Amino acid sequence: MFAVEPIACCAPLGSATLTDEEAEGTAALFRALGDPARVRIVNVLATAGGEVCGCELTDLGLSQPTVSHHLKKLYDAGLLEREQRGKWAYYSLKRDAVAKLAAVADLKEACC
Amino acid sequence: MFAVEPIACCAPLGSATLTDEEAEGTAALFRALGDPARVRIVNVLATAGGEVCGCELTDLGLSQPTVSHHLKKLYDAGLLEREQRGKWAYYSLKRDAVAKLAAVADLKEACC
DNA sequence: CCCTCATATCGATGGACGTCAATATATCGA
DNA sequence: TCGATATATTGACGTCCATCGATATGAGGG
Repeated sequence: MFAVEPIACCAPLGSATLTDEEAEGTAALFRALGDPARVRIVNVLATAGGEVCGCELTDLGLSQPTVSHHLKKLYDAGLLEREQRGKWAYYSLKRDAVAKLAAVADLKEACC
Repeated sequence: MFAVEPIACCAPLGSATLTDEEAEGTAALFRALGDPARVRIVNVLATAGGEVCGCELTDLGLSQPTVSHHLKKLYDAGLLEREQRGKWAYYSLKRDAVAKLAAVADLKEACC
């Protein structure tokens, strides 16, 4: 077994392409979908195709405060739109935001 | 530890109703990139284009145990490949895994 | 006005996680 | 064999977070 000599071990990489703010922003975007409850909520909104009343989202086995908590997280992350009509709140996916997420995950420079 | 193969059982956000395992697997994938340090590591690996010695990754302002911790997280999520040569560990991105992550976030196209 | 219902907020709690110092393991070179 | 280096692991600590019950806010209907 021959060993490949690592001649370029500690050569400096190119200049860092991400600032602290960019890294934190990207991480925050992924973190918004880093919980199974929020994945389910986004999945429901994606399959519904349009607006979904928040009152339907308690069917996921979570209490109403918990659902409200997750909806706020997703909304603050910019992934959801919210419209209050009467005493009901209607949520829908911001498709462009999800598309940006996919673009970031694709490691393309096309985002932003 | 489960979710050893979260890539293989990708559950796109736009697919039909998710099972608990699918939601957790998808969330685990996103959670792997839900930390700015790991975003930076993936960014370095992406811009490097190939293998990167782990000894270079301590330049991100983190201690060596912390870098090792994050590398393990990314590796367990299936996003990295690791090869030990001598006393150095060389990491590289699993491009197909990252591509599938992007596909999960893509609402327009089916993933599997 | 009350009552009901949808939603948000507060407070508490338990667990997960990021971080580092110290230590252990392993490899290479002298 | 000994010392230096790269990496992983352990243990501890502080913070963030998911979850819930209780409560507050707000809109309709009677």
